[in-house]
Amino acid sequence: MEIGRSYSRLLTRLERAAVLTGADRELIADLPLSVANVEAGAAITAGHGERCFLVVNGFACGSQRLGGNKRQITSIFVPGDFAGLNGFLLPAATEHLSALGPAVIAALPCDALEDALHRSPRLAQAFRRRGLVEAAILREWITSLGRREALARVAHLICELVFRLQTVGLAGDLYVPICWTQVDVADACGISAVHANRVVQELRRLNLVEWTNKHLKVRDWDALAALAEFTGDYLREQAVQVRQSRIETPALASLGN
Amino acid sequence: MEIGRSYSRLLTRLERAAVLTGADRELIADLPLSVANVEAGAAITAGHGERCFLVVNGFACGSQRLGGNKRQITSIFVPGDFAGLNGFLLPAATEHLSALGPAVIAALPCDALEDALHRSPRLAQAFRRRGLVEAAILREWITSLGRREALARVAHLICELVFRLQTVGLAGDLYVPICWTQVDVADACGISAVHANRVVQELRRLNLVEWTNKHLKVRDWDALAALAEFTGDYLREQAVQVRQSRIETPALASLGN
DNA sequence: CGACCGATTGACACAGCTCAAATGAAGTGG
DNA sequence: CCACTTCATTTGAGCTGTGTCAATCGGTCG
Repeated sequence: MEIGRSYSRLLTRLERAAVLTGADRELIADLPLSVANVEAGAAITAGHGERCFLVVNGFACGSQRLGGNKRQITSIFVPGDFAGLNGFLLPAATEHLSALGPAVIAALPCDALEDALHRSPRLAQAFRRRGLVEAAILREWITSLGRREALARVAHLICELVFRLQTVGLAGDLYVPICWTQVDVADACGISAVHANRVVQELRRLNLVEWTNKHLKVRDWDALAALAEFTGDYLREQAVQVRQSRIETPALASLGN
Repeated sequence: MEIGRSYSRLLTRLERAAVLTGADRELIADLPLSVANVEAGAAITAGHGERCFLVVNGFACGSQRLGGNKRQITSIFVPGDFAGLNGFLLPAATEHLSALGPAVIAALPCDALEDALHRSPRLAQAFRRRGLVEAAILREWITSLGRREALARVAHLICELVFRLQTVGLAGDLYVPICWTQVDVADACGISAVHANRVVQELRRLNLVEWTNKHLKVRDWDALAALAEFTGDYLREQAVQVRQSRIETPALASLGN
């Protein structure tokens, strides 16, 4: 049923981005997933390039390392997200994948997913939208790292996370079971671990969040969003203007800038 | 001939990512571009959403603004790059486009490009690769902003810029005519204008670059790259492993993570 | 010549970093 | 059930990279 839930999360999201048929849903349900538990912080590398990964439970992240053992998390994947989808097309463009806290990850051959997308233009379109949103997320992170101070950065991360979870039917009550280390937070926000601690404490002191080892609870969403200058606009996958003539055209997919 | 050169830059790059036929080249050459000069710093908005833009000469950038008039440049486009390609698919995912220094920009209807890509799977594949590289660039910027100090950040920006220019046949001699403001540099690197100035001076003092109002010249590439911890890996569009079965599948396009 | 814009400098303030040590929580083995 | 280890969080103190403010300088253009 773990897997069942993950399908439904994925579907929830896809249906938001495009109108799916029963056949489309079957295509998704028939994907040959092999599920595995991954330890906190462990790398996800099984069949890298050949396979891609669906986050079933918990979180995964892509990261990059610099000299002096510096680490930067470049993307975060929540349940229902796919990771490692481009490795087979462009191996050089791959990032290191690992679990953020303990996670349940399903691997599947890229071919299989590719096939499904090839069969359903609607699925393909939904995935293309997804890709654009991911690019938008990256840009938002750039803005955050470049122009927000630490407190706002962490606040923004929380807002984004909760918002994204909500689009797959989680965190409806602003509560998230989440086992991140403060080092994880630091590496995601480009700050030091010590400072991450101080920022978290400040967020608590301001009564904006409740955040422990095991869970995160947003106590005052509006104030948090205001502090972070967060709006969820960039995360919306809905087509605002749908044009018939464009539904069937897979080509423009990843032009995204 | 301005336009002719821009076609050839675009082709240079595309040929590197995929094997094109004469027909493919014609498809590109037949794109209905309307070229225009854009003043330094001016916004590029003509027919936003309906049209996308090919940089012919100079530079363009995507940026985002935060309260307190803070500005962050989230992407840079060099000659031969397309910008604004996703607006019509997902309007919310659009960024502000503007010229960095005076530029020559060609606009064309998204439909036209879409059509060309629809007709040639090879072109479509090349553009998909392009999209993956753009995502890789965004991730690299995140790492830069999060974990490099100002000097290395600026150095990295220069390296990336020169490297990208070289893939379209420019800056072969490490010389670039470039009319950026130091404020532009600051906004790209997430630092203050004053500090940008000091960093540039330091780069000069170290004899790594020569950088004025009008041009940029890298004097010691190796040292600059070492300082920036730069490698061009993430910018390579070449298929390392080409598999026949995958050439024709447009779907996976923008799954990019 | 004046006006304007970008580059440059200097002085000072502060956010965030580093180092180092203490505290706390969870798990292991005896 | 108690040492003992281990790992994450927390705290303190001092340091430094970068930001802010406010002038000044220099070139360009009308």
